[in-house]
Amino acid sequence: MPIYPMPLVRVEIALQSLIESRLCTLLIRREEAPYKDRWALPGGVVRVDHDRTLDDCAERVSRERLGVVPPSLRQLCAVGASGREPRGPAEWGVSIVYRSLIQSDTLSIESGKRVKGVRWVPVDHPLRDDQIAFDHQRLIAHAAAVTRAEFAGLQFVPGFVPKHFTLTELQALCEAVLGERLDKSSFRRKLAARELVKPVPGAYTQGVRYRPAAVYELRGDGCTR
Amino acid sequence: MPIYPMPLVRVEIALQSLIESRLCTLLIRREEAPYKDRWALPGGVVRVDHDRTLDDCAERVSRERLGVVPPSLRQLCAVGASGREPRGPAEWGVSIVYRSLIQSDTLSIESGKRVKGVRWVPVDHPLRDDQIAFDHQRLIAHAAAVTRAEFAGLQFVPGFVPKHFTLTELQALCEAVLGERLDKSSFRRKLAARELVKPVPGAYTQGVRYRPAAVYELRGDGCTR
DNA sequence: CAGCTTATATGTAGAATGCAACTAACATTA
DNA sequence: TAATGTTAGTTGCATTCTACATATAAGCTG
Repeated sequence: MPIYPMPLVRVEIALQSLIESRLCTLLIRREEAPYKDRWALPGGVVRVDHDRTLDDCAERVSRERLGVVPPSLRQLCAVGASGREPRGPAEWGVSIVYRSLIQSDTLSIESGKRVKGVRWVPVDHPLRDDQIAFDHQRLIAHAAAVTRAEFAGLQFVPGFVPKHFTLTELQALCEAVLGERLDKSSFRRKLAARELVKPVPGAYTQGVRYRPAAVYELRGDGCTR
Repeated sequence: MPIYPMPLVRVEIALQSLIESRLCTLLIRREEAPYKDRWALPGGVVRVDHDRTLDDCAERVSRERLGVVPPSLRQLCAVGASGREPRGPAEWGVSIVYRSLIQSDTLSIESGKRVKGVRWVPVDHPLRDDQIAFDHQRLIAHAAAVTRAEFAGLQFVPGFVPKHFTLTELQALCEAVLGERLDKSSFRRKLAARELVKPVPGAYTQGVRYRPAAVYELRGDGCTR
């Protein structure tokens, strides 16, 4: 049985966060061809001697390049084609794309390596196509759609949602991710019906100007994975 | 910049069809280690000199191994780990998994190559875990869930749904895929509200025992891709 | 204590859904 | 020819879900 030349296999991370209450994706300026000086998702090559699984690889890449062990890491899709990767045979490259959501204040990109230019791009105000590398524009949009679908279905990921919160804060978080206003009573009815949150006994917001709000936390694991 | 050894990259096809009105997945008996004599999804290695994209590769593999150019080919996910593939470095293998739905009568597996044992396995009555290769049990279940979610949302794929049909036939098709009964009036209300089908002018079923039914066809492209 | 603002609960109209009953059409059979 | 059986297609209604509006509660400020 012959062994065929294999594409170069990479993992790309669509790291998302709320910046000024807008859902944004982290992009990095490419230092090398192809698409030099254009903006791309951060990523890295699969290392067969370091990584045990694709998920492990995504976590390692996040750690090395972004300085975070990201919560709610979720695989989105794989893309692959000839002409994507100058280092692969027949320029064949495969990328497995992951999504991760972080609270932006936990990020310290500067600690990552090989990262010069970095920017958060609002998913509702993307860069022009000719500023984006590969088909990453499409991947960014897909990642945003997946995250928004999760939040529209009230699938909260611990690690992105704070441990303690008021219902108004949780609703504001959802609205920021979705980019649209939600109805208060409907939001709370769904939370109650699906038993997604539980009140922290006796805990209320302190030192607020007006009526204090009850403090809640996520109930159960709530995680999709 | 060093070039690292790359995993062996494959494409696997979860080919689904209705067999006796039950949603089934096609499995093939493995002839080689690992998991020799266990059942697996049909697949093939990405050929950087033959395939232009991953989607192309999935189509080629379907053609060569199954003898079909399958409709509604859809990428599901990628799996990859060390220990999956004896031919890869560090036994690293990556598989990109595709789903396809066919009308079973259009299939002629025998024309494929390298295929000895073949069977259709109902997704609701899977084989025992120790008869399945790799993590394919999980992939089969995932593929079934995706297809059922599509049909539950009335996303019909042309090429699987016949060109002409009665509403009762379409409902029976959905029920077979979903494995549960649907309400007739709700089903038709949704079809009408979303304008998914349109009647073929003047066309009715002929030579039936009882009242003839109007013949419909899918409206617009209706396709997800 | 009045007034302001936010938290939380309630009320109601409209839409979507599930269930059942109804009418329509055709072939068979008496 | 008329009754009958079976499937096609429609209609009505009760229940649930949802969006929007309103009402009440609780705290701070002046």
